[in-house]
Parts: sequence; C-alpha cells; structure tokens
Amino acid sequence: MVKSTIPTATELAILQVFWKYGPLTVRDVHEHLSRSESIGYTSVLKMLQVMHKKGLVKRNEEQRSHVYRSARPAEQTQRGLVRNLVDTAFAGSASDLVARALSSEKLSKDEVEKIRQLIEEKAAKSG
Amino acid sequence: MVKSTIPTATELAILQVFWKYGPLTVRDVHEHLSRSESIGYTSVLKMLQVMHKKGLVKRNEEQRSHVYRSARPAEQTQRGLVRNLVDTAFAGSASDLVARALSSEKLSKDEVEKIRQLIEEKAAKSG
DNA sequence: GACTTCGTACGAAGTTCTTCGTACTTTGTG
DNA sequence: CACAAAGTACGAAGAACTTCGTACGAAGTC
Repeated sequence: MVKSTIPTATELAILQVFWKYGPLTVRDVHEHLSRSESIGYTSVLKMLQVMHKKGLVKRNEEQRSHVYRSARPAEQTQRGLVRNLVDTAFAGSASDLVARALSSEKLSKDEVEKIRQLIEEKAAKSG
Repeated sequence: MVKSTIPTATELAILQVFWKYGPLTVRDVHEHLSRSESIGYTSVLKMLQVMHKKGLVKRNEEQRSHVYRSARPAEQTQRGLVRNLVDTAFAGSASDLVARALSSEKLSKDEVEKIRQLIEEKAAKSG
C-alpha cells in the first residue's frame, strides 16, 4: 500500500523545481533554490535523501552525481494537496475552495477564460 | 503589522469547529473534536491557549469557562490558505489549482453550477 | 465546612522537520 | 603521486508542533 504523503513546504519547493525542469542533480537543485532562498548545499542534499526515503523522489545512481526526479507527476501531487485542503479547511466543499480562489487572486483575463473553459467542459460532461 | 500565520492542520480542525458552530468553551470544542479524533481535554485546552497567543482565536474571560472564537472570518483564513497553496504548489497559477480541484473532486451538479455562476460573475466584472 | 467536580495554567516530553558541520570517497589536475 | 575539488552519507542540534500530566483555584453539593 502506498500511503501518499503530503509534502511539506520545503519539499514542495524542491518538487516544483523538478516539475519545471525535469531530473536534476543536487547541485542543479541547489542552484535553482539559491536564487530565491538562502540554503546550504548539504541541506538540499539531506532534504533529497529524506525525500528519497519517503518515496517523494526517485534517483538514478549510475553517475557519481546522482540524478533526482519527482516520483509522481505534478498533477497527482497537486490533486492530493487540493483534496487535503478541501478536507482540512473547507469542510469538504470543493466549490467553496474554488470560490475562495476566485475571490482571492487577481486573475488575469486569460486565467478567468481558462477556468471558464474548464467549467464548461465539466458542466457538459456531468450535466 | 499583522503577519497572518498559516494555521497548522490541528489548528484548522479547531477553527472549522468555530466556523461551523460559533463561539464555544473548551469543553464544547473538545466534545466536537472527540467525535472524530481521539484527543484529551487538556490537549485541546493547550491548543486553544497557543492559538490565542498566536492570535488565531480570541477569548472572552468573563465567565469561569472562557469562551473562544475564531479571530478571523473563515473566508479570510481560507483565502490565505488558497494563496499559500497556489504559491507553494502551483507556481502562482490559480487556474491550475482550479483545474486540479475540478479534476480531483467528484462534484455534484449543484457544485458545478455554483462554480459556473461564480466564474460568470468574475468574467463579467473583469471582462 | 469537607469533598468532589470543573476549570485554567503550564512545564515537559515526544515527534517531525530543517539545517548544517564533519567525515569520508571519488575524480580531476599539476 | 600529491593535492584540490566535488560528491555522498549521516549525526546532531534547533525549531515548531502536539500531547498530556500535574498543580492549583473556584464552584457546586451533602
């Protein structure tokens, strides 16, 4: 059984790098993170080791510099996070979450249009 | 300056009780939580004391049994949580979060319709 | 008034998360 | 070969969170 762990904030920061750039060495990950946050190289290394043990990332050890990658596609992890937030903060109501998303973010016209597309599809399918 | 803290999972469990039932004593909160989770009375008390110090809840000490309540409306806290999730897991894209919410939850026809309403309003306003 | 019940306060311990120093190994270079 | 550079492993410390026991005061009850 695969209990899908919910990543911590730090873990998500790392996963987002993989989601954007694909498989990377520790050095690469560290360089990307360093642009925004101050964090030491061995801290990133340790995080990746911990995440590996947790099953959040996989790694290829063929090269001396191991190459890490996300164990799951972004969509899957994101879905779990949304589900978790709906449960822990919205009493199970996904539409409340969407309502809050719409009211809280200054969405561009494009974003609003994108969301409208999604909802039309959904409505067509389930209606 | 009011740095709006992001509540932990346990804190959210408590806040949801207030959001649903309004101001309550420690005993009341404990009784509600006990239905779903196993937690001691003094643990709830301590959590509320900590949350009070953090500013997540307010309390009225006029009665011997202090009466606690959420310091902020649900909407405000939820908005912060959504914003946080968008940043930490969706690279800033709220529409991606909505997309994931639509794909992950089995939404009822009513829910879909509700969301459609919201998005139409939003589109009308910003368009 | 003695005793039980109900309440708050708070320290301390256990857990998880995060950070980094240090040790050690492998590889490159003069 | 000697030495520097680049890599992994891992323990330990600090921080945040959660849990609960214990202490103690206030109210109710016979």
